[in-house]
Amino acid sequence: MKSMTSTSGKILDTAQSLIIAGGYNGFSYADISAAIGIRKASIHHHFPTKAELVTILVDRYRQQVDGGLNSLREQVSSPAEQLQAYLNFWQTCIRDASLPFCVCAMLAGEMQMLPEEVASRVRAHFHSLAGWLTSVLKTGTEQGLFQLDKRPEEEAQMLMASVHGAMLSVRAFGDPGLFSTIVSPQITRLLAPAR
Amino acid sequence: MKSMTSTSGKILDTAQSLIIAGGYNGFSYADISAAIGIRKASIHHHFPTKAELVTILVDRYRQQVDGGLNSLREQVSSPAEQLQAYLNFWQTCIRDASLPFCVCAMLAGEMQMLPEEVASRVRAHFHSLAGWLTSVLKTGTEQGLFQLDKRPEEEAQMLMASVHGAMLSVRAFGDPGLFSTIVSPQITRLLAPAR
DNA sequence: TGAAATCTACCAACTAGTAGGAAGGCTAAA
DNA sequence: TTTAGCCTTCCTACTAGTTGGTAGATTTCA
Repeated sequence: MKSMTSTSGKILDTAQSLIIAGGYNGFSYADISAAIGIRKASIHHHFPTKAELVTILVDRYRQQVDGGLNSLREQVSSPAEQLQAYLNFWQTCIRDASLPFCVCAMLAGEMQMLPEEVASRVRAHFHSLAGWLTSVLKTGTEQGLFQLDKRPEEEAQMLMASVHGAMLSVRAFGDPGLFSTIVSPQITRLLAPAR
Repeated sequence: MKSMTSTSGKILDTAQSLIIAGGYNGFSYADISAAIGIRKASIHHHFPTKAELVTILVDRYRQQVDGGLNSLREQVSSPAEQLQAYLNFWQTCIRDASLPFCVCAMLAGEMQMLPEEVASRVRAHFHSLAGWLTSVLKTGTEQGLFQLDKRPEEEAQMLMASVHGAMLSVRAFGDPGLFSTIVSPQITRLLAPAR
């Protein structure tokens, strides 16, 4: 995920891992400054205010996620495998600690204290992720791959909550293996309707 | 949940709702001071340091939760109803916004930056909640009420993640109704094994 | 009377943010 | 080809406000 070599890219990368660790109020310009060896004022040159910095950061994150999900739909034909690939992505990120938590899930917890410009983007991420999952579930059901108990929209919400809750449990217990323990049965359930 | 009239009780109540809104770094002594009309120094008289305040707050919360869960096991005979009552409790708290998020789930997100004394207690809460759910599921299975796909320990983790993820989704979408949309099917699934 | 609770008045460190200057690189005219 | 101007980046140095926390005096009340 971290590939930017430009200063603004490094600032965003650093801010992102700080947000993932402690949320919006869990980092300061001084933290970023210390992490990448640049003065605070230089960060303000690139991102005048904190709200602006996080807004752009969330925009970039959403773009990466949306891009990833869309190319997943293009490159993987089976909806079942698309879903599995999405979960494998997170499992890898959590296991190698490269992105141990969803940026927007982290920020969603602080929703009430977020600047409106950030909050609306977090909301948008939840909507588009729910949309992607819904459409994968729909297509998979049409193809006879899935058999759902509830409407695809609701099953998507259940799946999404499971993923976010699993991330939280991984943190609380300090056990990355918990992620698949929690999430895998949720797909199995969709795939094997008759037991 | 808020019943304390003593100053230290009011401090804890206020700190708790501030933590629920913005986590450990999302509140200050000044915030509490302003909320209950007392000077900052007076709060320090009751709780010398922030870490100590939150430690005691989490201890109190855990005591309330453990007490609630235990009395639920005593007063409600059927494990299925115990489980339902636990979920109803959260549904009510979320709907009337009296306790719209689990204190420990909130803090778990910031695990890495928490004072060790707080982090260990958050971890303990997750362990005891998982334990309670596990034992309810076990008893229910022995009584033929539940039919589990996985081991009770794993089903408990799945359920817990679902609850926490649902809380997050409620926040992100600003829709309290989502909680039961996400969580209810999880119990239905345990209750009605043959479909 | 004496302890607990609250107060005023501090403190050093940190917060986001600003002003203004120096250094480098790009372009365009001489 | 030089040079002037400009733009971007980064810097030092600063601000006002906030942070968690302390010292010590005053009030409240059993």
